[in-house]
Amino acid sequence: METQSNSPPEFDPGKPLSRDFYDRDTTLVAQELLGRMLVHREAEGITAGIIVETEAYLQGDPGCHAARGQTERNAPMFGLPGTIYVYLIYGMHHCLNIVTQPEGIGEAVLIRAVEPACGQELMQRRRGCKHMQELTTGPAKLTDAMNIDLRHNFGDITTNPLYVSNQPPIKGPVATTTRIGLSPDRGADLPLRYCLSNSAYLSRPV
DNA sequence: CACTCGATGTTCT
DNA sequence: GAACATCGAGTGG
Repeated sequence: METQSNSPPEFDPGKPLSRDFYDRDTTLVAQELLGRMLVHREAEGITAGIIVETEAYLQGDPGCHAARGQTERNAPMFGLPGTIYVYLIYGMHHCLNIVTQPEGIGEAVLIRAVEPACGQELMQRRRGCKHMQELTTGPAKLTDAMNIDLRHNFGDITTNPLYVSNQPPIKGPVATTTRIGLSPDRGADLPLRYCLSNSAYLSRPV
């Protein structure tokens, strides 16, 4: 017999979203990832965060790593939808992308910010005891907090240990803006950044 | 707040 | 040799 308890409900990481989710228009996937939970299960513990900011990178888009053909670095982008593409930027940070569209197309969604949902203590330890607001409010901050790096490159976001949960997304108003950090000749003016505009965990305010 | 700048190493021209 | 889908410390209002 279940007795009444005052403890909060246990954290439920759900199950990985299936491949079909990613095998669609990239701007649609970028928007529909908003409000969903990114989960990393490790022996050290689970970290998870609600995705609040994404960017789309498209075929024929000069900002897209795959735009000038396949290379060793961008090879994961040409893989199956749901392939994980992690790359090293500025020699010291990692960025997490999820490949969209059928194999061979070369489009992906960059995860730019999440709102911590589980494992906050672990995140703080990895980030150097930062305040909550500084844990995951940027593409390289969240990979640091969630221990995501080149080990995950070429991995599959539809399986453990790193996945997006199938739990129903948190809903909220979506803002569309230009992307962050691109040089002027790389499609800096394209409206391909998507944010949950009421989130306090964006990499930059909308 | 806003803004500048250095870190650091791989990739691309 | 330059650029890079960034971050954080430092400076000056």
